[in-house]
Amino acid sequence: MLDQDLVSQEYFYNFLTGKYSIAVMRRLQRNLKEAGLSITSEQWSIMYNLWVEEGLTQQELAIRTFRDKPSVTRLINNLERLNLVIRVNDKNDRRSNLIYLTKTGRKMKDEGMKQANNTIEQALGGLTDDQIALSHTALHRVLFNLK
Amino acid sequence: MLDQDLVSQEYFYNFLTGKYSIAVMRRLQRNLKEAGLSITSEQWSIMYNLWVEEGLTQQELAIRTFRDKPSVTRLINNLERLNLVIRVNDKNDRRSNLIYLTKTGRKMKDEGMKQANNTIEQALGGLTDDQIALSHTALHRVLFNLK
DNA sequence: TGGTTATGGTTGTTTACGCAACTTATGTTG
DNA sequence: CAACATAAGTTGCGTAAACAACCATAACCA
Repeated sequence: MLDQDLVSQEYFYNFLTGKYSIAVMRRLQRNLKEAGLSITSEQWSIMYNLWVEEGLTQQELAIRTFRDKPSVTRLINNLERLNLVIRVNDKNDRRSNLIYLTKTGRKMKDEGMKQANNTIEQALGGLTDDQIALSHTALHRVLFNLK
Repeated sequence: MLDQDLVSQEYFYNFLTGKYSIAVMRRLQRNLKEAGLSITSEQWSIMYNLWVEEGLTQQELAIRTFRDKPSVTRLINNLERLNLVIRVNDKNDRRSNLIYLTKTGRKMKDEGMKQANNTIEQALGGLTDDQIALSHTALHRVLFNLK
């Protein structure tokens, strides 16, 4: 590969090193903080899945957030310490923990989703619906390719 | 917002939580490891910028990798410990460190870029050039919006 | 039924991140 | 020139990541 290509393909390498994602997650973090929600963007990703459906196992949360099991264990530890979720041992399969929101965790949904939507609007501003839809398709394919 | 929207907008929330980027960076990490290069994907992003241009300041590397200054400080610490880069104090501005590759660091370029290109091919497989170009435009806009 | 395998979760280690506070060097300006 | 502001880099602290090794429970199956 020629050195020239290093420059023209910069986009790909930005993608490789998570530049876009760092930008988005940092903004989400900032928006959450400014709204008075003291959770990280990683914690948000767990909360989001629980706002959609409670009682998921840690394994299921790991799959849905694309994180590994130890990461989820520790995220749940921290969320439990913040009194936002609780682990409930599954009676039917005692290996599993079912994760439920606390009252505080449920109350956070409205503002949490609002800030997420704000972040998305800020990120996608100026793009047409078509552009967004096509990017969706492309990124979906990337996930399919790599999982 | 209705609960229904939570599901149909899943794509956006995946984007927010870095799902795509986690997948890509994890694959890059794996490819580097399998090729016998024991550097992380974050370290790769520093090395990449130095392969393009040596003698950058840490500040400049922070901007190009979209990381903050402390992150760069520590990445350079680790790369220096691995004997891949060296700090050279700038004679003209004694606040700055100019970062140069060592001989070992330079020798790593070919294999490092090869694995990066492998990862990109694996990630983008099955997408047309048009789709890739449009996603490029969209992600570029995202970065512009958020920086 | 008893041994093997698979699954859900935790812990340890190293690396990396974000933010805030700090040091040192450079610039600015009254 | 002194006082103040800005810039580059470092350090401290809390959080999160990957990977490997581990424990407990469940599933398989011979």
